[in-house]
Formats: sequence, C-alpha cells, structure tokens
Amino acid sequence: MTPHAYLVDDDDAIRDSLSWLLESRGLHCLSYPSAEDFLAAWDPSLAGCLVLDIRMDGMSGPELFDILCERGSTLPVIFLTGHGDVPMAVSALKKGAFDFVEKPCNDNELVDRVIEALKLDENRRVAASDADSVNTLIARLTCREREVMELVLAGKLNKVIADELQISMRTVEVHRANLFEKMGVRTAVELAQLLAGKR
Amino acid sequence: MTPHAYLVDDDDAIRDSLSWLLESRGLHCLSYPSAEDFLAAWDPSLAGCLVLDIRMDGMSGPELFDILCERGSTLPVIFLTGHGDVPMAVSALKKGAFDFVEKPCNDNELVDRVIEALKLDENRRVAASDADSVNTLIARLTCREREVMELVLAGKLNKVIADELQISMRTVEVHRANLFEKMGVRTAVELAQLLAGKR
DNA sequence: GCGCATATTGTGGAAACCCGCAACCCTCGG
DNA sequence: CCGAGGGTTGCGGGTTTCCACAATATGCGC
Repeated sequence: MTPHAYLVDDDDAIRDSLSWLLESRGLHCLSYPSAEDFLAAWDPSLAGCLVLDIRMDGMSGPELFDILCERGSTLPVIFLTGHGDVPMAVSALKKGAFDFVEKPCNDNELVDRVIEALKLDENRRVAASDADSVNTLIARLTCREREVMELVLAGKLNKVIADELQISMRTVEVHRANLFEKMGVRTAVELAQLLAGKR
Repeated sequence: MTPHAYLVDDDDAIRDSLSWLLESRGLHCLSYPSAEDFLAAWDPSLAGCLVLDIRMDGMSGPELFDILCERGSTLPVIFLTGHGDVPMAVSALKKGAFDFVEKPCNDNELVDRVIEALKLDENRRVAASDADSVNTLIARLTCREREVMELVLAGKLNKVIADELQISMRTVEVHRANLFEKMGVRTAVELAQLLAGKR
C-alpha cells in the first residue's frame, strides 16, 4: 500500500477541501465520513498518517485513536478540531498523537504537518522492517540453535555450553555453525551486534 | 543533590501553597519567584522535576524551558497555567515537556504528576550513569587499544586487525588482552553487549 | 517404508586465539 | 640519567574454534 493521508471527518465540506488541498500538493489521500468507516477499512499494513477530527457523530476521534493504539497501529495521528480544549490536547499528545491543531488553521501549516507525519511513518517502517527481518531470521532457527545462540551471546565457551546443555562439544559446534549460517554472520561478535538491543 | 520539585511561579501565594502541598506528601521542594532566579540556581546536576508557571514577569515559562533544553537539561517539566491555550500546550509537549496542566487543578492530580516526573528523572539518571560508567572505562583506554577495540567490534580476526593497523598479530593480542582487562570483560561478545547501542 | 529435517557424536587437522616470558624502542617527567 | 608507561615484537605451548568427512537416531509427512 502506498502511503496515504487518511482523512476522517463527518463534515463533507471539510473532507473535500482538505483532500483537495493535500492532493494539490501531490499527496495521496483517502477520506472517510466517520471513525467507524475508517476502522472498518483499517488494517495494520496501511501506511501514511491519519488526520482525525475530534468531534464526530458516533465514535469520536480520540476514541478511534485509542482503539487503533490497542490494535497496534503506529500510524501517526494529527488531530484536527474546531473546539478543542487544553486537557484534550494534552491527553492526545501524551498518548502519542503526532500533533493537535485547531481549525481553522493555516493550510501550509497543516500540509507541513502531514508531510512530517508521513516522513515519520516512513522512518518507522524502515526501522520496523529491519527489526522484522532479524526476527524472521531467528524464527528460522531450530530450538536447539536458539538455545545455543543464547549461551553464545552470554559469552560462554563451547565447552561450557556443551556442559550446560548436556551435549557434546561437537554438537554445540554444529549448532553454532548452523545458526551463524542462518543468521548470516561469520563471528559471535557480528551476531551480538545484529541483536544489539533485543532480548 | 537529592531530588527536588523546583517550583517557579511569580505568585507568592501559589508557590507557598504548592510547596506546602508537596512537602506534606514528603516531597522535597524549592521555590523560585522568577525564571531568572531558577536559571541562576540551575546546574546540570540538579535532580528532580520542574513545576513551571507559563506567564510570569520577565522570562516566561516556555522561554525558560527552551533555554534549559539548549543547555542540556533533562529535568522533566510540568507546565502549570491559569490561561493556557491549545497551541501553547501542543508546542510545550512536542518540545518534550512532561505535562501541561491548567490551574486550578486537583491537588492529588498535580502531586501524582510530580511523583511521575520524579520517577522519570530517576530512571533517566540511572540509565545515564550506566552509560557514563562505560564511557569512563573507554576513557581509560589508550589510543591503540581503542583502535583495536573498534576492529574487534567489527568482528574482525586478529590477523586482519594486525594487517589493517600494520602491526604484528602479537601486538594486537596484547592490546586486545589489555583492553578486555580494562573494560572488565572476558570475551569479545561481552564487550559487544556492553557497548550495545553506542558508537 | 522412504526421504527429509533435526539432533546427536566422533576423528583429525588447520587455523585462530590466549598467554607467560623476554625483549627493544620512545617519550616524558623527576 | 633513570624509571614509568605505552607500543612493539618473537617464541613456545596450551586452548578453542572451525570444518570436512562420517555416522547414528528420532520423528514427521507422503
């Protein structure tokens, strides 16, 4: 899915004008008249950002935001509101909203925010895919290989690992070689670098 | 310095009441009648959190916040204001303020926020001191040892390192052993773990 | 049952690593 | 001038790793 700005607002006029504004700047953009509609269309693979009205018939913007968060969405959310108050803004931002802007607002400013949000999402996605590719590699290991890997990462010698797992040193060497191969590294240090920050 | 809540407000009555409130809950607390006063007293070793009024004679709360950020302060800041507006709150939070609450506010709520902020600062400080102790170790290494360490962390064999540094393998072994000793590790993997996330 | 993946073990040798001992050179400070 | 600290090197020998070749056992799906 190519990145889009997803507009959710129950006011037809605002959706149309925002979507025109964003598209005139070359941004892809999709509109939804209610939080429920967007939620129905949402899936974790959607890329881009969300521009979300606060007050709507049915589900409110913040309610949608909460639900998306629970479902693991990382889509940056820009709240847009005509009658926001401070606690609402504070709450939204502390929960991780990308921005909170009041209508009416400067067009350029909103577009800039959307572009920033798209950029953030893009960055997150490359980071996530990096982490994911590592996890994919780990997933391909057999149990034994994972066990050995843990102990290797603990800096233990093959001899010690063999002892702890109650297997021969030779077997440890085999598992070690296999997992290095599968993880695409040639030394234990490279392995440690690859997994730096995880588990 | 033991952690304090630093109150900055130009209203004597508010300072007194807040400081009484916080101290009655067992929190240490210091008051300043102006941003300038706090700035004069500030130094990077201050631990705790800042409770900052927005509108004050002289330097405003946000101005003080900006200056502290520039100077590398990581003190969590809770903004307190009687007449805040949404853009102000949004701007403060996006710059990294810990919270933004409107006066008058529930006493318990404010105390809770202060406690959370103190906790955050505490956590940050332990993390920083961990990082710092590692840096201290690194600082004790000789140039050569640092060079060798870099290459070891790149997963290179002693032979290769010797070649790149144009020295004999024996010398690499010596530096390697010395730096392991100084860093308090016994294997290259432990070293990689220790420096995970840095340089 | 056969093929395949996984786990296991052994032998033996090459390569890499670890380390004590000994030594030389240089620079800097007392 | 001499000692201390850092950088350098060689030798010898033990330890560990790496790997090719070879083999056995278990479980799983077709």
